[in-house]
Amino acid sequence: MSEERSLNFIEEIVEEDIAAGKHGGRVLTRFPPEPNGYLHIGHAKSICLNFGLAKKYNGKTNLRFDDTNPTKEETEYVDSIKEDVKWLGFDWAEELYASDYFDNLYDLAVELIKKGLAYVDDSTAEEIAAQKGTPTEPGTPNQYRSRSVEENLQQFADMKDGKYQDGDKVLRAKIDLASPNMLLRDPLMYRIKHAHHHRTGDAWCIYPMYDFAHGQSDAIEEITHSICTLEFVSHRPLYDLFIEELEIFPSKQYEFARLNMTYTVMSKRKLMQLVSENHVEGWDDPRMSTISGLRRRGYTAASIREFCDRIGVAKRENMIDFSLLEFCIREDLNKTAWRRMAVLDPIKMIITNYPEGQTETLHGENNPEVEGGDGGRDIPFSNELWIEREDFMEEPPKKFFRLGVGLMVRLKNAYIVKCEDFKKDADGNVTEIYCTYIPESKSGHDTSGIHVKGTIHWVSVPHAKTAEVRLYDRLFKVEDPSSEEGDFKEYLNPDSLQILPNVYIEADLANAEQGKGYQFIRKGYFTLDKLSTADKLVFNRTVTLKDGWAVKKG
RNA sequence: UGCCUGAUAGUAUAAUGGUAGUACGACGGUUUUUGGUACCGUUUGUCUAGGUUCGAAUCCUGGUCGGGCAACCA
Repeated sequence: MSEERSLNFIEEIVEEDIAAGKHGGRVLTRFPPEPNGYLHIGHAKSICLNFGLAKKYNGKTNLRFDDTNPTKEETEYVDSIKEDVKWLGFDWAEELYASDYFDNLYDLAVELIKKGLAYVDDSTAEEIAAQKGTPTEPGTPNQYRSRSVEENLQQFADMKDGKYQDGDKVLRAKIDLASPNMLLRDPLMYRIKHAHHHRTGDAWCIYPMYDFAHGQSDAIEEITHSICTLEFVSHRPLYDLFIEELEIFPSKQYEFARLNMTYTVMSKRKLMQLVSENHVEGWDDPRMSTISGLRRRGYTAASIREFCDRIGVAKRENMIDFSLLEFCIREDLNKTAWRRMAVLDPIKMIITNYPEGQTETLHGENNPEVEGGDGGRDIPFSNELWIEREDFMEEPPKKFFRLGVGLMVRLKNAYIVKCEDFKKDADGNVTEIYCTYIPESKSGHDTSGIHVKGTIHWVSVPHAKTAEVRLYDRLFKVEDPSSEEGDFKEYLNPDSLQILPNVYIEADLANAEQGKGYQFIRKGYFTLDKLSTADKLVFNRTVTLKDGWAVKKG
């Protein structure tokens, strides 16, 4: 079954390591989010990469929360992250927290002080920044850099014991103030923060920085391949240096290009702003690029995994077309979504030769892509139908395969009708369309011999139910809001949400289930919103169908 | 004006010194009781200038362009 697929550069590294017998061929990756926001589609790429790699090479993946900054992290985020990873279809080997290692990390810092490789600095943040120099000028040492090991040990212990206020002192690695890599100019290892931590409470008032937590956590867990995004490339020398000096497990860091996607933003900071400033309903607003937003919008886990598979993994900066994500969800839903009929913008059609008051029950299959139609449902029919306003034109152009006086179409799963006349109101708006039907053209039993080009959807007026339907468009007006002048929020699309309060839906849709995708024939894929109730159905449009006619019209 | 990193159709991604391929997009066609799906076809590319080599997207040198780095963020 496995047609050969070329490996991405990380898979190549892993295969080389396995072939060389490194770590006995063991593969252990980790997904290390900071619990300071909800996961987005960019995280999905990382999740699929880390978990996918482990799965492919008989390894495991840890879920590790990088919770070293208590002022930004909350349990709400921990919970949402776990839910999203699970929903995407992945199981972690262990649920771990950097905060589990605070004691361990403290000991490692002490070890570094003892080796003369770390010192307590009393300078202010501004002084430290100034003393670091610039990319073209080396930094300058201060008097604290030459503190004795004993003094450093005592000071660090006092820091831990809460004898100082926030900002009074920091622990710094003593590396090279003239390094061309700014990160190596005596980076901070610990800072004082008298803040409540979501897991350790008030047990600590000093917290390790990323650079003195991440690699060490990897080593503690004996992670074999620590995969992160490109912005950490310049951190790698530090990552390796600490591991080497501490003589702990030699985890290795590899970097890939993060995902960027057109017409959206992909940073927790920006997504957070959209939420807190109420530009969207919340982290799971269906227009958001968050996993929870996509889920609420109707995207399936399988479609997101497929997307992550298709975009590939490389080191080059990229900008993926949103249309690729749309392709992936259409491909999935086409094969699974049940077909139903709904009229979003209604106009009434009256069939003049069908007895008033008569109804009959027609049948429609659930999904023509599935052998046998995947079952079906009953569809009530009568002489009054709702049809889509755009399916009728007073003066139809050539190749308009829908209705206009004298034109014929098939009503999906029902009869062929011929448009005879229509009525307009005082403002010139078409209000009713009059048709005659061909009794011999009943779907499945057509002996009329008539062939029509167009088929339209419809809902019987007396049997119709109603629902609110929410149509979504791209959140931003421009491809890359982050690269535009000024605030990215200036480029929000004001028409990204359109609410249709009263859409006519076929009766069977009252049985729609949460989490299931439905195709409203010719209109797109829809799913029940989380706010939907039996009394008030609310559908979200996941994505439109491809519309070749719209393209032709121009 | 420092260091790191990258550059292949519109967008992504392969080709690991030996025929530049695949997917999405776009365009055209066939089928169709969804102007959907499916199927078929067309289209467009190795940043640049040198060098090594029988042969370079691949190796070397210079340039150009993009991204990252000077948070008590991760």
